Amino acid sequence: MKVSSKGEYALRALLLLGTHQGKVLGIQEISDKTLVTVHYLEQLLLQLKKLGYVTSKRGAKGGYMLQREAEEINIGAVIRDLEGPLSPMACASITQYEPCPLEEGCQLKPLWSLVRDTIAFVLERTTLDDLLQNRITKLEGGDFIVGKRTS
Amino acid sequence: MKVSSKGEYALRALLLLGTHQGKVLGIQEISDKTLVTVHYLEQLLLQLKKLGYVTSKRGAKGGYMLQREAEEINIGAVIRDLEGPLSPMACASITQYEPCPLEEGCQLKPLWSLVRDTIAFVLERTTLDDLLQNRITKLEGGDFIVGKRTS
DNA sequence: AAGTAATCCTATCAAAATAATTGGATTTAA
DNA sequence: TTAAATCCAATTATTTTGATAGGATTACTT
Repeated sequence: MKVSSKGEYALRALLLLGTHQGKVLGIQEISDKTLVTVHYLEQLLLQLKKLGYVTSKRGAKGGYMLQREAEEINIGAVIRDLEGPLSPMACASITQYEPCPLEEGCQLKPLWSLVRDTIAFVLERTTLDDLLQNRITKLEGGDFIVGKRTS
Repeated sequence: MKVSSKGEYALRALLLLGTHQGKVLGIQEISDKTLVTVHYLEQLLLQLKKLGYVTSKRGAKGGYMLQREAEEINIGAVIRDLEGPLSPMACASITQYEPCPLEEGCQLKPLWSLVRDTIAFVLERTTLDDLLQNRITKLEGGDFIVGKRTS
């Protein structure tokens, strides 16, 4: 159930750009602060650019900045764009469903669907701005997670 | 955020054994019903045996059966035993935490922790028996997933 | 007691996904 | 004009995962 370092690195870069909105950050500076190699960042940022998350400025004093507002950058979408479906199994994916020969009567699919839904719920309700503002609420003893709404 | 086919295959085998409790199932039969190759199943079942989930009977008419009651087999534990931590990132893992150089002040870790907690919550509250009884409740429009308890 | 059918078990190989590297082309500020 | 930076395609390396091979051991059956 891993998020690859690709996703982690991309989010680190987006967070850094988010904390310096309006400024152009060079790739070297991003590398220093995220601990990701310059070349690997290059690939990542290029991809993030094609996906519409960042813009770049070429040439001397060039670099990268966020293309959208931090509130408009959905973490679930970022991870999905970079790593594929959030679902733990393709049979339970909404965005890239693939059939499975055992599917009918499968006793696992409901579980995978539930896992997909909970992961998607958590990630899709979170924006880059939420992360920047430390607006993620840790689960604590009294929290509930899954169940029927009571009111 | 994938579950590997290793975990899927292992759960398929456990489910099949669970539907025939008390009976010894040959590896060929398990292969036929789970669509996993005999040799790969051999490896998996050997591992499941070492982990205490199944027992085997050698020789002619040999095969496998569950070692524990289906209610005592926790799906979260199975996946963890076979694939490692449920956490999407090592920095948020409870069972196999690993430090990260960016950890203090990291704005991502709270998110990874939340994801870990929700995945663990869903998987650890589910037993093999729950799957066998189709006792997994799909999320529907009116369901809630994460939040503070209101009463 | 022999034969056969099955698990056991180690070792190795293959494939896929992920991460990192290389090398140059292009653009822009100074 | 030069230097600093992004752009971009291609390649290589690493890791994880999945599959295969081959023989040793066990136990049922005749």
